[in-house]
Amino acid sequence: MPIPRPDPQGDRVIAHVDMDCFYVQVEQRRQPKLRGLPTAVVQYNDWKGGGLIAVSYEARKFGVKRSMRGDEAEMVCPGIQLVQVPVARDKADLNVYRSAGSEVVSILSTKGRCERASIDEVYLDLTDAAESMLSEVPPEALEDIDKAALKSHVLGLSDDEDPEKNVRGWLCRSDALRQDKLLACGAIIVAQLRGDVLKETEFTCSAGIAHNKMLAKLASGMNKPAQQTIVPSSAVKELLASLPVKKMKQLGGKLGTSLQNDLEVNTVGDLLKFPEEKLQELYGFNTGTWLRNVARGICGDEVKGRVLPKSHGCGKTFPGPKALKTSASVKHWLDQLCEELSERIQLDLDQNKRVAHTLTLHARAFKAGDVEPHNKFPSKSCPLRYSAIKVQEDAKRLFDSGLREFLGSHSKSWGVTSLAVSASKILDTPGTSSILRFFQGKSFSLATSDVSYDEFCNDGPSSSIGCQSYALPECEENQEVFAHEESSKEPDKPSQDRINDDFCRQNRKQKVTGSGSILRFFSGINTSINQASNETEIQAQSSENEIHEGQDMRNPRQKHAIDERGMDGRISHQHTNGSWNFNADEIDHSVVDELPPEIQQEVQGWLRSSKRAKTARKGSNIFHYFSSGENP
DNA sequence: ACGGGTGTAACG
DNA sequence: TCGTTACAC
Repeated sequence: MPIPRPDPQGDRVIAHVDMDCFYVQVEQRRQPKLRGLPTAVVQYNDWKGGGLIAVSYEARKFGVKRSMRGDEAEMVCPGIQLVQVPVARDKADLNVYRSAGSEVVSILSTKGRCERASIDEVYLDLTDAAESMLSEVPPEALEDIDKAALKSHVLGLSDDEDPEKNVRGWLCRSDALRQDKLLACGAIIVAQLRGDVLKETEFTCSAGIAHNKMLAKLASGMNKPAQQTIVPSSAVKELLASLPVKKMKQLGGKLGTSLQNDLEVNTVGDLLKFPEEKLQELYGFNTGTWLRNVARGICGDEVKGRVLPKSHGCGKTFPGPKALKTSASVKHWLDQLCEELSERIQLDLDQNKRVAHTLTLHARAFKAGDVEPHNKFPSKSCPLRYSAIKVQEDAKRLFDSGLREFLGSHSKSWGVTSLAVSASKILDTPGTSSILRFFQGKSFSLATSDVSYDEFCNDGPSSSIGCQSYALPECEENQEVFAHEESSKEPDKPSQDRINDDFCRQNRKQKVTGSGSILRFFSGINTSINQASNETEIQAQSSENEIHEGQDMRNPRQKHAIDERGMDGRISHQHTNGSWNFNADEIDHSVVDELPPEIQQEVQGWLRSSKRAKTARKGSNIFHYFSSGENP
């Protein structure tokens, strides 16, 4: 039963969680002897000791900074531990950090809508969870509060000799504003999540808890490492009054510099002096409105329920003398990059059943005698064909086409200083229930079962999830490949061909021969989907999504313009979250270990809770697994 | 000719 | 839609 909320938008509870020097923590977990030592992660140590990309807090005390060279770091911090980024295909390989990031997301996505903002940061919308807590077990009624929550920093709260007692007082105030009580609940939830992350991954993180993304992000960086900061509304004005504009997200670059140099706006508070119209005049309507809101701590950006990246890319630079000057060397490196990219999109397909539709090539280059080159190497894209060799061929063609355009009619010699390929327009493959997506992501070699694809899709209890046929819309070549593959049945094909099989499976009637116990787990859930979550709820969710799609066509700044001003802050629809509920009795606990890692931890946390009704909230991985059949 | 490799988003 | 530009970590 959804809890009615008078003003969902104004009272949202948003958290930003930021891993502390993440790459360093990943390396310290791999090599525990590095814990507590001044450490930095470095790539390419052949030139001046390599470039630092992450620095531990111990090393920061010595003045070691990102963007220093390894040599430089050793100067200011003798004995610093420099760990190299793994290398594959002669380029940096960030996979271990990506998967460590996924571990974290799978834990952080359990309590509300979760947006992966980068490899080591997420935003959470904890509004629903905080409201539930407030109505069921408000902090003021709580006997003992999580020690970690008591260590929160509360902006605007007067200092005290006993900070924990002080914070406890704030968290538990019975006469507090409802807004503040919600933040207090949010902070308790976040403290617990951070504890879960530490326990399950050994990583520490910091967090900000506020009423919007902007303030949450600002706060997460205020007390690091391994701490959290709460921003009550009452503290916003004072906070922003003295905050240098450059500290605000999006104002760290040219716009921030222009505010300083052209308007003498040095703090966010200084922005208040400028009428909205003036800012719109100077920076355009949308940016002007956005700035006006920033000055007031207003930010209506939603936390998007997205835990997976929207694109995959890989690239490499070839600085100075390393510039590539022959077609053959370009081909060599493009081949390396395309191989890595192919692996990653293949993994995305296997694990997440998502297909990338666009391949893009980026490059930077110079022409032999050019002093101040005034044309840039154009980026080019084309439909992405799923096989490593084709990606390589296509990337090369894109490069050649770009190069011709870059050179024009002149045939000077040239050099390429960077190459990158990326895969974007990634869509969920529809046409299969999430349960099947799970089975497709696993090997089918365990004990057989006589449950067929048909039964799962159409005849089984979950028929409302349904299945549709699927074909790539714009890439005919792929369909030919699939048609061809459909007739071939060799068991052990090279990996680049496996993807085609996957596509074929989705179009055929697939016999599922999964493990009996896993099947039992899902059968239980399957049954309870129908029992505990009714179809109208799912439908409501689905039509709500359509509204969202429409809105997402507008850019965020336009959204600010309309949401914050035109509608006077009354934005209500987006927080009526859909969720699926499961009865704890119907879940087979004994097979949790066999679940895919992305949802395993989430399910474990879920089973640990004492509630009988388990809820998979929109944005959580479990929800994702069980709802993606209705995605576009 | 070095902060490299990735990622998101606005804008024309 | 595509390609460029900006910004962030």
